[in-house]
Amino acid sequence: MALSEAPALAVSTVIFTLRPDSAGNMKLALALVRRIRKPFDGLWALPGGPLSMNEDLSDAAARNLRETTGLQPRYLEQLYAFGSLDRSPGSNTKDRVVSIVYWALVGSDEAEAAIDSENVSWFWADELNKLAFDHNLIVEYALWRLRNKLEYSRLAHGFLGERFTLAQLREVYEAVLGRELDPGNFRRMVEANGAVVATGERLEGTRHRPPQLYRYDSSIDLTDQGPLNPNSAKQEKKK
Amino acid sequence: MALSEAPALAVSTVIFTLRPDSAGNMKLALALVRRIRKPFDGLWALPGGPLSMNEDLSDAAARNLRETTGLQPRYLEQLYAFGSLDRSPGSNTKDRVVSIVYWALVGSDEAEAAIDSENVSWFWADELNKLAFDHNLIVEYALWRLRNKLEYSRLAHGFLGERFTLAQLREVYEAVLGRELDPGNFRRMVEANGAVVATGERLEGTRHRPPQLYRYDSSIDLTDQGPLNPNSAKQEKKK
DNA sequence: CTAGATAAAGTCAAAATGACTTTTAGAAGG
DNA sequence: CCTTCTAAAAGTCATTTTGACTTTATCTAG
Repeated sequence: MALSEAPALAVSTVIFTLRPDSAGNMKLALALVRRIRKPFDGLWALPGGPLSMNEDLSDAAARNLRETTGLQPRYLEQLYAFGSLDRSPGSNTKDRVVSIVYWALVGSDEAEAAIDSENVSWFWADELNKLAFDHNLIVEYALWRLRNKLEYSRLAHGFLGERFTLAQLREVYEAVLGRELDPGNFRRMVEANGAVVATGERLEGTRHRPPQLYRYDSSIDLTDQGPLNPNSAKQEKKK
Repeated sequence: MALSEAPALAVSTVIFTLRPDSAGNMKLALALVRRIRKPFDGLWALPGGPLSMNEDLSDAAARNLRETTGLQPRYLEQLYAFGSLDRSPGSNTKDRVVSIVYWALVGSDEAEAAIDSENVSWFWADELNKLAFDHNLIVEYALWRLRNKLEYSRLAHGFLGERFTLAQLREVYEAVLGRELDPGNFRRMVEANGAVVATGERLEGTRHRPPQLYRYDSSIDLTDQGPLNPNSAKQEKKK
């Protein structure tokens, strides 16, 4: 059938986390690797590589993630397949690569421990320079999806630990959306949504009234991908 | 580099249209082709084929559409890349195919004229039997996306002609969503949205008060794909 | 001129949203 | 033990949005 006369297939991953900036505020960051080869040598790029013959697409993305940061994804979703003819300008048509891109969330607590070397580093999502290939566009789209999905799913969990306060949850929303939210209205929204439940425990040791600790209701999906959900057996509409 | 030791790449397309059923009500339909080869021989499947070396992904999808129905898409969007190892059960790993699937809308006026032969036919979207490969899942996901997108974009335009009445527009929504909508509230919603403008003309020849003809405001995007929009130069938030 | 039909406009209560205010429960320090 | 600081948690209120429904307008057909 198709011999070598077919575009190559690669899988790349946009890896998001939240990290505190110098002022201590959580900001959205993503992991990039420095290219050490011909096209765009020296520029930063999304982690990725060719798809193995017997490897699922999402497994390949998780492998990207593990090999780049040493971490497991808290959330992993396919973003888009990029396959324009001019993705690698100046290159021969024979070198054409179609990239299936995933995006992932890793916990902000774990992210610090992850490798941060000469050639692998975290970058603030809103302060990126020119990246290799069409990776600026890819990141832009991943950011757009992240911000959109956050609003109608329990995606924020991907950045948090098992238990968290509403203030921490709100901080995630504020960092991703890039704007402040009213604490009272945020509480009302979260409680009405029902995806989060109080544990009865409190976070002690603050210099103010100790906040309630919450956790996500595990019976509710992390995000709604419709029929593609891993546990798509029972499909539930939100009342 | 990667020799023949790589999964093959194919592009398939879920082609939607609206057609009147025997009672004259518009219902959602999709185009399928009958397989005439070994895996799943005789079953119906989504139109598709291998990706050419110098063909854009969306061009390949549009070619699927043209070769299958003879039509141009009114709307075309990438759906998902399907690449599980078990997509073609019983087959050798060497035969692995990763399918990048698009979904398209074609006008209901044109759809009737399109070919409808022994091996190419329209099927009601809600009455499908077992399809080849994982195509049932793909169609389910495409339906889910269509229904979701309809609610916050001017997608319905893909089924309609240049000018249309609000009743026709509402009929599209009702057919896709599968439920009736209140005419008054629908009018209010559409007018508030602002994507549709009155032409000043009326549709005459009805046996009742002649309805206003509307058209889509062409300065507003057909749908919001964020940074991936074809005309992503100017990004506008809805007020 | 009347009947039939749908367009188009209007009404109204309930629910959701955004901007605020008030009260509560701890820590820290005199 | 009393005051202060701080954020949690609860409450208020006007505006906007939504869903269900009613009324009026305007055409064709007979």
